[in-house]
Amino acid sequence: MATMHDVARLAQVSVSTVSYVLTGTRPISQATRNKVLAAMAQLDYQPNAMARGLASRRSRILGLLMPMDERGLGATETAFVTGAAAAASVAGYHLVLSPVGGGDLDDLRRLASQRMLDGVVLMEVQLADERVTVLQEAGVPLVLIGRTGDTSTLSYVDIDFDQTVREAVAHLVGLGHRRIVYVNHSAATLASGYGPALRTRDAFTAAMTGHGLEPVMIAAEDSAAGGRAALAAAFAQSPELTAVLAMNETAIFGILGELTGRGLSVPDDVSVVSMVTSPQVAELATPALTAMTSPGSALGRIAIEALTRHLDGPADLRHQQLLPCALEIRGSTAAPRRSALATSAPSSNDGG
Amino acid sequence: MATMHDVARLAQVSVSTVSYVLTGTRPISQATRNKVLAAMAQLDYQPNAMARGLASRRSRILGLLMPMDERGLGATETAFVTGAAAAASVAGYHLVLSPVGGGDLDDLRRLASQRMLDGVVLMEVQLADERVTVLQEAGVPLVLIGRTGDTSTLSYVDIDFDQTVREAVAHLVGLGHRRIVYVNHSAATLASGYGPALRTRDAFTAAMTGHGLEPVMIAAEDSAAGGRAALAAAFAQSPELTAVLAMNETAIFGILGELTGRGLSVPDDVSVVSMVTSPQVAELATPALTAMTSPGSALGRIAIEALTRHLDGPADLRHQQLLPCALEIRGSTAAPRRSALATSAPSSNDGG
DNA sequence: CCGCTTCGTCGAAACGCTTCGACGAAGTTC
DNA sequence: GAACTTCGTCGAAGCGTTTCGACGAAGCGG
Repeated sequence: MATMHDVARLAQVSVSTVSYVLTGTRPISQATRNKVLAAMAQLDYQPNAMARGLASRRSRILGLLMPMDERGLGATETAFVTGAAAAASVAGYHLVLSPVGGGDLDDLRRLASQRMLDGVVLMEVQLADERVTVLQEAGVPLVLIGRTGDTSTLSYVDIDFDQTVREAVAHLVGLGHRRIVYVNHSAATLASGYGPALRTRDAFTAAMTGHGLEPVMIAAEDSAAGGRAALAAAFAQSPELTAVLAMNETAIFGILGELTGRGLSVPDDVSVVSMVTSPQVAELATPALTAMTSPGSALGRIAIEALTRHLDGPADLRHQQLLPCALEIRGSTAAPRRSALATSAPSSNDGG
Repeated sequence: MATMHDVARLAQVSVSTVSYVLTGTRPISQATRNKVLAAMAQLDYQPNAMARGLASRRSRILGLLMPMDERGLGATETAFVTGAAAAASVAGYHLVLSPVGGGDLDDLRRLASQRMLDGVVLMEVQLADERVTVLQEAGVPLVLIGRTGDTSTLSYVDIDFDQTVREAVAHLVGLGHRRIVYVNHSAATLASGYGPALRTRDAFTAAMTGHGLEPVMIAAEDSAAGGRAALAAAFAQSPELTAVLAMNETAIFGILGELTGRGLSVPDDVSVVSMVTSPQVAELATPALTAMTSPGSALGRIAIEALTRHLDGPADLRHQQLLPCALEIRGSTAAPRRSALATSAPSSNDGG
């Protein structure tokens, strides 16, 4: 491995000159620059990341902290990661993914204190997230994906659940649906303070009420069986339902199976809209699901851009931004049968 | 941030003594050790990763290089990652996931030459994988998940496709199936030299021939539509098929949809076995899929253990190991209808 | 009790880079 | 043309560790 010393000797300049060529922190004449560049190319020189990090007190490594539960990463998360990695690369940073679970708060503290990460992006943020505290104490700049309860002091990027739910409900109402059930994540997830579950719940209530309709929400376990149970509960609570809006990507397959099991067809008897879902998953179902597609890659890119701006710019910079999911209409939504229309209470299209 | 200097001063010992306490490379008396430990605790000292890495020429970071395509990470890959992360933590290493795509060979070269990674685990290895060459040239120790064409010189951990396919076929044959179609990945994937696709193809041929049966393979695009097309092709080639064995986790949902569309029921008319599939995905389908469950977490753990042994031990250590998937019987397999049995050529149970 | 090893500790030299202060040469400003 | 500033380069001092050689103090075989 060639070092900067070797390059300097070959180019007949001092070590610091080589460094300036590399970092651009001081002006270097074109002639000298060319000599140095040639020497670097000839020696196949690569700067040593550790030495650079030690001397500059910046590792140029960004961490993406993602809790990895058994569920796996959906295409949404993957898009997020690739978007973030691309943005980091553009900004001249490495992006490393750290699969820190919820339990290893000490692990996180250690990681943060070792000055290995210039900044981090935190995924799957809870409303009250201890990781935020740990990171802040360690003085590591961070950007959240999702929001804590108190959003005032931190940088974040998140899905605009309010608008996303509003659009989904508007789509169904526009088709003529009146009895719409919202299948959320499990009661335990809600109780744990999982932001998306709580925010969509409130947004759904607001949207339905806005249309003069009654909001019915069912909490479902994250499994096919949970979806089946949820559908049964939904019919028990709202026997004349004609549409299901589902946040729970896992449960939705159980819902579809149970619907078929009951002899109900999608979308003729019941329309189904899947929230925050990737096209790949939506296409797995038969019929393909009408879904609110999450802006995964954009979220990742924006988060990294905010973080790097934070690192290179003033320390007190904040970036707070919400992105809605896009409605993609596929085969799982249609106008309800006439019978359903007849029994529903009439209500103006643009609501109260 | 406290440094080793601060600790040394507080404990009234030299800096090197503190270092020896930390690394254990030289004997230190119990009394001194306690003084140092107390000082470290009092100052909340954490060693600086960069400085340590520079001085010791080892970063204690291991890389997990995972090409992130749009498909996303299944539960299998996630289990793999968590298994690997846990093992790395036990061995005192950090594990970072690097989402290097196929194209960024230069990126990889740079990463490898910067001496930031002590070693890497390479996922999704192709039969002829340029990344291996790049890494070897950079002198980075590596362990493969999967195998290149020439397996002789490298360390690897992989699924035992031969045994996995054999067990899957044996399960179906044991139920009485004779016309079994194997749905593999796409022709393009096969042509690109994707090991699992090629190895399972050969294993399927061998297993079927071993039972005196005719092996029929269909290549399917990785999509629901691909699955539907594959099933049509399967019926065209083998009209009396009673069982489908599918390697293609994405296509299988299309297969199931198409089966239902044709008025065929699973498992009564056609049995379905999914290969290298996680329980989570298998449960999504209705009925839940009988599947060969991949040993994800064990693969990850073993790969990291092999790598760390490689780093701490002699340089010429090799580790080559195959793990089979486990058969988990769920609702998608059953004995074929009598009619199918009647038309099939009789054949002894333990094959030719 | 003499020469040996082993134990426990220290000081200093790396490790490969960034960055600061300095300095001659060349403009600029009146 | 004196007094500045700016440009381009250099040498040296870090950055916070590890590691090497050295050395006094024990421990020990003969």
